[in-house]
Amino acid sequence: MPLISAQPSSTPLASDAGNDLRSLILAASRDLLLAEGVDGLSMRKIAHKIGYSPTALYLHFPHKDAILHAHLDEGLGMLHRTLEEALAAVDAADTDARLRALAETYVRWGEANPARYEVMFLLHPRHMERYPPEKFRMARRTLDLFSDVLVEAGFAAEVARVAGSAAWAQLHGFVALQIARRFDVRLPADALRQTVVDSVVRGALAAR
Amino acid sequence: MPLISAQPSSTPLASDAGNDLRSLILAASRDLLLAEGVDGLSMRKIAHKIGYSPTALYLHFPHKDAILHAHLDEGLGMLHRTLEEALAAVDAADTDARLRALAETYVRWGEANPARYEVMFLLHPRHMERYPPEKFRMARRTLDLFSDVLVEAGFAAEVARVAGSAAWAQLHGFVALQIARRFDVRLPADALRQTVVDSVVRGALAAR
Amino acid sequence: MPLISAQPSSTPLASDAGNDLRSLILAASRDLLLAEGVDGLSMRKIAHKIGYSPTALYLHFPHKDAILHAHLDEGLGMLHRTLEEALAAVDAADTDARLRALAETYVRWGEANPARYEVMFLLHPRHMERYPPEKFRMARRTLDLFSDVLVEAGFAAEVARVAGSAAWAQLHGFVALQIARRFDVRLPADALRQTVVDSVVRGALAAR
Amino acid sequence: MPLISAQPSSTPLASDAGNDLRSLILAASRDLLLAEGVDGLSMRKIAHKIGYSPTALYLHFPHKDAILHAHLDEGLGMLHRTLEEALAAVDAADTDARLRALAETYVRWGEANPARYEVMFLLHPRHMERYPPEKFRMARRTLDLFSDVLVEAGFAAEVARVAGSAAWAQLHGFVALQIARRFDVRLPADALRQTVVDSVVRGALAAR
DNA sequence: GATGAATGAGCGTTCATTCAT
DNA sequence: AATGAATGAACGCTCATTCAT
Repeated sequence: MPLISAQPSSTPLASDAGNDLRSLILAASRDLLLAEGVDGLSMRKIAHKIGYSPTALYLHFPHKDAILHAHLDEGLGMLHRTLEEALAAVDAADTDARLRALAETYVRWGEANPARYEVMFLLHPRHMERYPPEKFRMARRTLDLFSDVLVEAGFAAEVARVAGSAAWAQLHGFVALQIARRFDVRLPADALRQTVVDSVVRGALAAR
Repeated sequence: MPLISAQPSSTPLASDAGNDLRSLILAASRDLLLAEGVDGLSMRKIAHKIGYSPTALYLHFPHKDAILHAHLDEGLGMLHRTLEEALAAVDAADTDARLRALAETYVRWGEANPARYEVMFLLHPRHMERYPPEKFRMARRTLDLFSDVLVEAGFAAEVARVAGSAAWAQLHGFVALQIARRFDVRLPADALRQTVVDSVVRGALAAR
Repeated sequence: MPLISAQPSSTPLASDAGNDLRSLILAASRDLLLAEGVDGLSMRKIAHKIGYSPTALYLHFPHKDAILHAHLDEGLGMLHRTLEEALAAVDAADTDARLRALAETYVRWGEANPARYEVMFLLHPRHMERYPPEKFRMARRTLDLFSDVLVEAGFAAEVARVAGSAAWAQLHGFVALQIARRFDVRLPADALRQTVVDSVVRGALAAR
Repeated sequence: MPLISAQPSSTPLASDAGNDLRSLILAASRDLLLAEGVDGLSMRKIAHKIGYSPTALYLHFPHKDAILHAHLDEGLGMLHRTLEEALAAVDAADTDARLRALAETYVRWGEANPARYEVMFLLHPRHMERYPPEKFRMARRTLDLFSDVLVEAGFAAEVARVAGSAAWAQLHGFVALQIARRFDVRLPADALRQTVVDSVVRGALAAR
């Protein structure tokens, strides 16, 4: 099981590299995002947190949403690479194992990167208006990994798309509630995750 | 002028029937919630919509979040009753059918009540800080319906709790993404829902 | 020669009557307008000047431009009434005298009400976007007084409109430069005004 | 790289010919001035337009107003020369023709150079605070052309100064309203201009 | 039961300008 | 000659909330 680190300041997307303030902004906004949610994020708070004036943020991002977009880009890139690495480590012929790797890795990445996950999948569309469409298309490709595995496994394309989306949705539910701390704290998180992943894998392959 | 300032939570569905101010507030805020989302809700807008001054709202709710909480209560009540009715209509011995009824009803209710669902399950924890703990506990009981059915079906209590929560989480994922319109519009919604429900039911019972 | 007071706080347009804060806002903004021009006017400055918080202004005006519009309304009303009164005091058959009264009164009013005049005739169109169109039409009627007098004097309508607008423009030039203090301070203001008025009257009637 | 950092005010018309930075700044700011008016002019916009950093502008101008002042100088120079050329083309003995040439040329120049005209004659005094007094005096000399013609025509100096300023003011009114597009669009612009010019010439000579 | 008057905090953003390099 | 980094001040405006009446 790969260990997904929550502090990728070492080699994130290279987007943080070489530029001090930019990294500071992203780190601070990530914290704020996590602590107060998207609505709680403000240019002023970020600036205050890093000890700069609010204007300084505009030297690196044209507007507030661009900061969210940067998290999105970063998150999508990370998630995509993480999922592909997970796939690469599994026998290409073992559909069950591949799907399981995908599911488990997805969920664990979400749990380990809650702020990024929130920006990626819980953001209100209003903030996405200025997001470049070509990046948007790329974003969807990550989710296609679920369908792809099913297609490789012999599913009809149409069926695979539905089943893949369904699998994603089910996993997302777990991550979203986990991030929002909506589960009873007494529930064993590992068992819960395992149950969800099992269910998703079994459900997806049942369509065969 | 009828005096129904404190609508009992037992009949929340009728809470809008009267034209007392409290009901007006709830009705107006529900509309706003639906139209503009949680972020688009403001005391001023509510007040303006019903032709009262913003101050008037504070006669019936101590603060803004309390209005959200009222919707939460109402939504929980509605959902609980809806789920129970669905269960009542199904052969008590047919676990698969019962679970399926629960799952399908839950999902459909969420899709049909997006504003309420958002308040109930997608609200940032910050808005929940002042929510009365005893209500919070009661809220969880609705979700226990999933575990309950599994217990009836012979699952060990501990297993049922985990499996029930897992089932809920997976269904939640679908509803959340549906409400946020995150699915590719070309996907057939019915097939997607069916796939998720099937998967969840199969997954839950597999633990048997 | 009528004496046009610069402090009409007694009976302006009734718009200042009965409402304390609203009047304060208008008075303060008039001062600021005069001292710093339209660009120098800000909600914060007005608020600070009258010792209120900036938010308080929004209790009486929906937005900043509405304050400018109020000055405009007030100014247009005042000017219109002032001009009509001046006309009423002159022999209806004496075209020269009527035109002269109009011209002289216009110029003197502008000199006596520089802040209002600036808002009325020197405002950038950008601030007028939200101005009610019906008021806009009414505004033009004031300037039609010049043409009207010429029509009464027997000019063809078409000629009168051009000559009337020309007369207004010439007078406006004097007022605008006077307000902006563009004239050499050593020039005798009275003689200058007299010369302009004479020229305008003579010019307008020459078209006969 | 040519070193022409300080363009002499004697040849402002050619100030844009070189491609040194100063000229670039003036050219860009002129465009912006024309497109967005004085308020729409900002150091950042100028810098962005010419592909330099905002700081670079301060190597050639001590502050923003100095850029406006440069346009003012340039405009004054242009106008002065244009008027003198117009005078030179007219019989030196024909006062009426000389005055008419002056008036018509002035008005047409203003209409043809709205951005410059705005900077020269419609700028709020605030922007003029740092304008060198000696230039200010020189500026007035252009307007003295009106008086000069009248003096040549035999007017007493004192009378000529008043009549000259009055003539200028009236012409200015037409230009100002024309630039601000304050005239009813249905009015024939040519007839209007002609009427104003006739009136001004007749008015000025009447003082004889 | 309801309001009018008012506020303090905060928002995203733009601006002219400075200063070390 | 030119820049990159940064700032303080200001902007219009919205918000939840309070308080005296």
